[in-house]
Amino acid sequence: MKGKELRRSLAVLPIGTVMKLTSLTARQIRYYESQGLVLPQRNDGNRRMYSLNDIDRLLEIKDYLDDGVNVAGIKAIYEQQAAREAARKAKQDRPLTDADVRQILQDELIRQGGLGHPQDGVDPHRPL
DNA sequence: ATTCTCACA
DNA sequence: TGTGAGGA
Repeated sequence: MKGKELRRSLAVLPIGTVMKLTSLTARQIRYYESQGLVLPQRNDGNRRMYSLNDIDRLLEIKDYLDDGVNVAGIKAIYEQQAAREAARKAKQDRPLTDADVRQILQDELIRQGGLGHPQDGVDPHRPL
């Protein structure tokens, strides 16, 4: 079941297509990249090429923004996610630790409920 | 026609 | 974030 992830990871979409698929302006898309929220590939002509995963990431970013989470907060969330993923592998593969579950629950709470304001970042240790 | 980078009346 | 310049 690996060909699917591979296809979703193939960067074949130019920014123009991404704009239509996400309803975001090229300005916004490039800005989010400058903030490390998405990392599209570049083709020979230095043109950005996006994968389906990038599209999902962009749509997710838009949702977070609508929920009041600022770019810094979203960046923090993805950094935690990467950190937890890394820790998961390094720790061998047990499904999820208690800390992982708490973290996931917290992220869900932040994503749905309207925590986080356009001025402060997201405090990963804010008590539930 | 498209996208890129850079800069700001 | 928008927008226009100047180049590829």
